[in-house]
Amino acid sequence: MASKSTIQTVKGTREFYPEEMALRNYLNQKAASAAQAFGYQEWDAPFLETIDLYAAKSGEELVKEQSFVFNDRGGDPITLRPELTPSLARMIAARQPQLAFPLRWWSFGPFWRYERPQKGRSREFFQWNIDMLGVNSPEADAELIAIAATFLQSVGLPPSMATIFVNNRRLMDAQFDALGILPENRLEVSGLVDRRPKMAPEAWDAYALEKGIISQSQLEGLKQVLGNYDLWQSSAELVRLFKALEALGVKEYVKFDPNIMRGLLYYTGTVFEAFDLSGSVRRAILGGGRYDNLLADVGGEPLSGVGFAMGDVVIGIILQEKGLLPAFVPSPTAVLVTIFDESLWLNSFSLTAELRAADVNVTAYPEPAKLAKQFKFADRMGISIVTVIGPDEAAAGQVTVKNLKNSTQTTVERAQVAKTITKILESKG
RNA sequence: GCGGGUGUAGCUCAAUGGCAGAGCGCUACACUGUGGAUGUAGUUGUUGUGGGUUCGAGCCCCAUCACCCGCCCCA
Repeated sequence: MASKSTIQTVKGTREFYPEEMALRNYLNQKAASAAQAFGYQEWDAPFLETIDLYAAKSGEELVKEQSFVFNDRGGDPITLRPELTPSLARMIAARQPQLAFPLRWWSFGPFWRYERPQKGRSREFFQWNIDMLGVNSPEADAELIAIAATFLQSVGLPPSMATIFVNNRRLMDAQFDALGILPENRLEVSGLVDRRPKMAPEAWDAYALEKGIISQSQLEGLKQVLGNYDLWQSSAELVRLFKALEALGVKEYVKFDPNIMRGLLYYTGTVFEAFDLSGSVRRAILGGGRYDNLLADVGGEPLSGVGFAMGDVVIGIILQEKGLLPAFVPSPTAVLVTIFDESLWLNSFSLTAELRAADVNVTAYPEPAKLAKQFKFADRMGISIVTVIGPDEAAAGQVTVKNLKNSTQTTVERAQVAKTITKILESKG
């Protein structure tokens, strides 16, 4: 029982007990595998940055409302990074001439945002970022979408459970123009579209007209556009994108959806978001798109890119709800060496050294105890092989090896223990 | 920042304003050289915190903190 003065965790942070840590590492590893399958390099940036870095490019809300900012001991303001893209821009600009483009980079690390914690959102989270820079084509966009699909597949989410919805900013801008919506109102109209799924149809109509940026007839036209799932056929970019997705073998995962807008300002072409189709979490699993002028504010040459980000929270909830979490095995070793009693303690310890020298990872029970207790510990830790050196084995220079999986045991010469164990481990397939 | 909900044993949850409980877990034993099954016994609390009402508060009132759900924003 913890004392009454237990110090609480910081709001919106999570503690990672071994079980949660295993999930975090699992997501990290699956992200790494998907990225590496496409030839992306791993990189990272500082977790601490100056607020100035974000002031230029990130949205006002992100900087002013949602960043953790504090003064260091010298009085300078420091920000816990709320996103990675500005750091990416700076690092690329600094070495633009000597980097080998196209650049394919990925990263998995912690980020902080000061917002209200709720389902799918915490203040401290881990995010997978992956970008291709220096290429501006629908085929490049398709590659990033294919990476996202590869990841979804690898964690057990088939197209029947998760879909990547795609749209194109330029296509929508053209549609807005055709409806006579003023360019300066595009952003607000996009906001309307973003909000539509969360409101009742009539309420949304009223809300849209209330804003005064759209007429009744424009609203009708907009609804036509948003309901037209064949609209992509009139976009040369999207036609090429879908052909490329087919060639990359991930077509099943992707659907055109004119309702996908994405709030971030810097997207200029293809945009996409992946959702769990059961809808228990109404947030995107991942989201991204194409952006231009990444380096405009940090003094680099013009550079176009495409990328996406995935937080660990939403995907973690979805995998857990669907029973897709990998089985948690508490112990990293498959072997427990028991300590029979005080007199045989070091005898067992020397066995652990012999096994490790033979490349078998082993856990030793740390002190003598009843064998029942030690076996129970092995069971709880998911350890499948237990060795015993009691007085009989010690006298005969032997070791008993028990396989808890099938409850069989054999007693072998000490020199044969490693081989016996290796054989059991291999036979598990 | 705004709105709603919930806080009781390690966990999941009960308890008309009247003795704070169950299941799971944990420990021991049955089985003094063997886990996962079973049985028996044992173990667990400042009912989030601080005030108030009352003869009496887990329950009612106020405040506060934490968490959850939604809005905003977004991974």
